[in-house]
Amino acid sequence: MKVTIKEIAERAGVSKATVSRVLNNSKPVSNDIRVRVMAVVEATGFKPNAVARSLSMKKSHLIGIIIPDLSNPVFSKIIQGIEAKLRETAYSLVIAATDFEASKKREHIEVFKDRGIDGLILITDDGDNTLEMLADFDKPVVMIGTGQMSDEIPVVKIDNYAAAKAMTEKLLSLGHTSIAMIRGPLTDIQSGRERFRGYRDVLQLHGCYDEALVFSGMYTFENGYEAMEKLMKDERPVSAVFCANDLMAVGAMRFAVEKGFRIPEEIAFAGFDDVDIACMMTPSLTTIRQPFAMKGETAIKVLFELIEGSEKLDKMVYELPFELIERESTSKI
Amino acid sequence: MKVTIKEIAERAGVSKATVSRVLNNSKPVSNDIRVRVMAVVEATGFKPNAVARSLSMKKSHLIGIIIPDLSNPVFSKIIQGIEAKLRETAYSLVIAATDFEASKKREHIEVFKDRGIDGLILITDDGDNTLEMLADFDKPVVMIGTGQMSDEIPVVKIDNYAAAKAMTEKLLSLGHTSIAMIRGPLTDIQSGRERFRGYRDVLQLHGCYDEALVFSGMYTFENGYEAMEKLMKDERPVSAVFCANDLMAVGAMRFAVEKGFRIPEEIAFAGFDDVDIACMMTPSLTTIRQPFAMKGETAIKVLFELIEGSEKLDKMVYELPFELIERESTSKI
DNA sequence: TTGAAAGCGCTAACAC
DNA sequence: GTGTTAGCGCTTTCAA
Repeated sequence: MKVTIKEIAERAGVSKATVSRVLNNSKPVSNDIRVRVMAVVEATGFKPNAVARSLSMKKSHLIGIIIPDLSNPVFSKIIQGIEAKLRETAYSLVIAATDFEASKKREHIEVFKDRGIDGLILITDDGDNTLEMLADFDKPVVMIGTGQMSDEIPVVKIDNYAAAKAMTEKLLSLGHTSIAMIRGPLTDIQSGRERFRGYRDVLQLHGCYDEALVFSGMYTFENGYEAMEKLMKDERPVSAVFCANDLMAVGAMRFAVEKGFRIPEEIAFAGFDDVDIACMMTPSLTTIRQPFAMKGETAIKVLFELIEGSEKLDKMVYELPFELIERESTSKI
Repeated sequence: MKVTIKEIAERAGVSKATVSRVLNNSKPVSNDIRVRVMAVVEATGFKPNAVARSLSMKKSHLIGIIIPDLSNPVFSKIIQGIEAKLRETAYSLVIAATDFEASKKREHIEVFKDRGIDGLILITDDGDNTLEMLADFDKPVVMIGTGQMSDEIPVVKIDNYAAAKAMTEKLLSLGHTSIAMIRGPLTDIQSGRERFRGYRDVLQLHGCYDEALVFSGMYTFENGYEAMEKLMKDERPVSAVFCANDLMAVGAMRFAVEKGFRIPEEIAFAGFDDVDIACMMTPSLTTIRQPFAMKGETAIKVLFELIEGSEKLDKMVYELPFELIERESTSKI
């Protein structure tokens, strides 16, 4: 049987309260008693039961995270950042995946509520009444990656619009004028939409936006491949393709290679995210690097300010820097 | 304030005990009381506090998982399987990463112990006194991916030896005779060693094993690249390279391509794992497919038998099937 | 079938 | 400084 605080108290000849005070430094305790208690604690290897503690303190020391898909590197890098940061604290990380289904998201939020988690991080790309699900959730919440959905909930993100603009401008500066885009699904009204807007606005400014050059996919390799197939069927002259994420870029490149095109000489490609695969490809992929780990760390930092800090947050949108990484899939025309 | 069982009891005009019985179906309750209680429960949206429940039942409904690295797709696919399976149950998943450091593993095990998790899944590739760390951990544990370290702890794995043999035989059957291997680090005495042994034994049997053709790396893209560099420096005639995982294979291929070799015509490559990148590469990678999700699911299944089942396990080693996937990086010589 | 009461292991008023 | 006591919200004997 696990040893309890009661036993420690008896063995040390003090009360449970005193043991608790020694362990938590919550109130002054005379030195000799402190020593005596610590001796027993060490001798027995006593560790307070976290569950009992939670019940008493109304604090679970659990942080929940809800994520669409665990196997997507974009998300797992974020979790990695979160986990690393959390390890410095007394909190543990509870993970739940939604497979992009709103019903599962709702369910997980309920479970987390019952578990009394102390804070929640939501990685989500959508607006499907998440806010409503969170309505009677009275613990701090931080969102990652989406636009701001409420001025109650802080958001950690990058400036997708600016990043897409930067990439489009880069392609223009390399001499491309007919630049296609494989964007995210039209239902992605968050980052996907921003990336598209950045692309479109820059091209419009330069008078070379062509709606017929815009395709879309669900951010998968296969979708990128298929979108590229459609794109090439049109036989319009396209010298560069900007994809809304790396996976689609890799899929699109694959199709182009199969059709015998040389990259970047005949057609250039750019992605978005800079997941590992981007630099492993041949040719390696020009892309926008997102600071995934930093996203996770920042989310935790903000969440803790909310949990422990008494002060109000100084801002609600935490915009992290991105970086344009030029690799082999693009070159001067 | 959250509504408690006491309130429900008062509003329904019954005792707390009865409410508990209704909620848990733990004892018969007369029908009209059951209806009355349920009505109040629904009206208030009452959900029992999981922490209090844990304390009382000595069951946290938490499953812990310790993993080396969250961003490695090999691991995150396993977690995905675990999470999916766990979602069907009343348990939640607590995750901790070790970054391959034994000290962090020890720490996490301690934390999990205090939290009273009901079961632990360990994904680990090493033998660093994990057993000792688990010594006074009295909850069920299941290991994934390693050889069997103790006959107390069940293991879920694939037959790495057989898989490596199969791949080596495949390469032989394609006409290759000088087959190099980029194996895992010598310190990996688990799956890494098995994969090497499979390779070596088959080649020895065919009289074409050459120790000088064996290189090693830490399973990263960079290590694969560097190993390939060394390999080619020797200028021995090698027609195929079998890598202990996909990432190293991709790295090695990258080097070969940079040196102007054509794959698979001039040199063939095979990997191990079948992570997503394997089929996204050009040329796509011949490899051994591991049933990652099934590994996770099986681990959970076994863990639950241990947690809930009264019976003893019928076996301690759960060996899952692998599959050799032939793609473009190999061809008949 | 139902209720009263004890207890899970800890923390935190409140007294001394 | 230290001990006593009353919870935290639930489950589960034990009686009735």
